[in-house]
Amino acid sequence: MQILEVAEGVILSRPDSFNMNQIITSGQCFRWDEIKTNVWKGVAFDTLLEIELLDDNSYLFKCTKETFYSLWYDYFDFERDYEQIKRSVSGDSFLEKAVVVGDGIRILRQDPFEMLITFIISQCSNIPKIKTNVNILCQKLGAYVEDKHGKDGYYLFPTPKALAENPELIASCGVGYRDKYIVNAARKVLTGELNLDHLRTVSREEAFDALISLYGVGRKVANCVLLFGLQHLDGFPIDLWIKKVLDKHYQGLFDTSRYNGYRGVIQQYMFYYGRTLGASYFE
DNA sequence: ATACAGGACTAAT
DNA sequence: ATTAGTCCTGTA
Repeated sequence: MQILEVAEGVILSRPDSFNMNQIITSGQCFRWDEIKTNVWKGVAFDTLLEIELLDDNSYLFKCTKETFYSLWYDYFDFERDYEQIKRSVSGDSFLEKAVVVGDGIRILRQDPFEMLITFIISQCSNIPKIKTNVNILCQKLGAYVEDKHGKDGYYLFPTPKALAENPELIASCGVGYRDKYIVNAARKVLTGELNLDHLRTVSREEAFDALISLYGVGRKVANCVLLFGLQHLDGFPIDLWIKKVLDKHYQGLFDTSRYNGYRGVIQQYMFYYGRTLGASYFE
């Protein structure tokens, strides 16, 4: 991948395996928006970023090269070779199509606490509603960051402390019955009973067990946290869409051993393609 | 209106 | 091991 430094920021020159639209509609993140055609804005950790798709299909990251390399390079998982992953599905006709349709998907390396709370909120919900809930949560309980011009500020995702200490505010964010799950999880993280940074370093099985021990966290949510927040790339969340795909194309039995080490990436291609096919396709 | 949406819990088999 | 009923709430 060719990376150029220019006055306005950093340019990814006509990148393979990078498509903002695919990435932010693949259900892994909820704080990015296309604010106008081909311009996206999002917050990750404590930083705001704008990305623009230029006429020549290059992407402009509007940040310093220092910030690009210290934060966004890791966040967008640029070190990983997605071309190689896509080639590895050769011979599987469904996945061969999936990696063409979702050729620019990447697994974002997001904040584990944000993933835990966000995917607790996601249960039995839908993307627009999840985004609304998370945005309200950030506005009510997250720190406000002024940008250097005193306008266009933004809210950070709430800290464990903020969530643990304000149960009544959480209940007013429209998260419904999930409010108690959120408060409980935040308290466990705040006290150190659940150490998310530690879970990054242990086996996927051990991290999984620690996550599902939380009240209101089951297999699906735990796998999402593993995959999107803890870099356990073998997390394989099975949700509605994955179920549909597995039932229709794999007789419900999908052998993931072929993709050991990056099964979650395969899941993401599968999920994205399944959604583009639509529910009627699976009837 | 009543069912449903990117689950999980609990209490029953 | 599997299954039904329940949990909030916005949307259609």
